[in-house]
Amino acid sequence: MNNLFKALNDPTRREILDLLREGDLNAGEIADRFNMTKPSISHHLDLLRQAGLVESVKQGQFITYSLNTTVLDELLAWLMSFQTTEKPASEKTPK
Amino acid sequence: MNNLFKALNDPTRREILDLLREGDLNAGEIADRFNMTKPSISHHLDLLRQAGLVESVKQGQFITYSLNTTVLDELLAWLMSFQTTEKPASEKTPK
DNA sequence: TAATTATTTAGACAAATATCTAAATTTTAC
DNA sequence: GTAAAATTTAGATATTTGTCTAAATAATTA
Repeated sequence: MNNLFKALNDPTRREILDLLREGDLNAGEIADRFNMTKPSISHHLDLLRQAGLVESVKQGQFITYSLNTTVLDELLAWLMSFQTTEKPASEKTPK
Repeated sequence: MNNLFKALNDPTRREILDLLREGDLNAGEIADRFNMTKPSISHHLDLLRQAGLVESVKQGQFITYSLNTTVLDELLAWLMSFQTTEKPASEKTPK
């Protein structure tokens, strides 16, 4: 879970995830969308990969990145548990 | 959204949130649960407050912290949009 | 096989972060 | 009103992080 939160805690990386929703892209195509050098984007992709949020497949000279949302299920479950474990208003300490 | 991800990107802070699910606690009670100094916990509580995840009410000498999960709705919506915007397998690029 | 292209790795550096100790603030109790 | 208790603020420091440039690796093309 730590790697996941770490990966999500950066606007560039979240934008990359949003980009990949529309379809797979290779590293160069991703870098082209950002005002940032390729090594920097490469590093962000690495962190996303470590978190399991993206997968990479080498196709010849290119490396294609694709989204993997199954990791988000764990986070989703954690978040939803907050909705359900909260005590109902009637049980809350009255003012 | 940035503050929210930042706040969640720390195991101590996530543990504090989990603690508060069982009921409100004051700063000292929270600090007692961790192997960390009070100023450090105070700082974590500050970041959680900045993200809107907790609220604090001063009661005499004590400051009571309570969970506010409404901020998580935004994150929940973002996460769920990943489940729905993913293309169905049939539309994915065939091998 | 030499040059070009796509991507990553390595190393440097500034900025952000987590933690600590010491001091300040505020409230309560004698 | 002084002392004690709860909490925060201030300031220091080590670690982590995001970014860059330069170099390395691997695949393609001429």
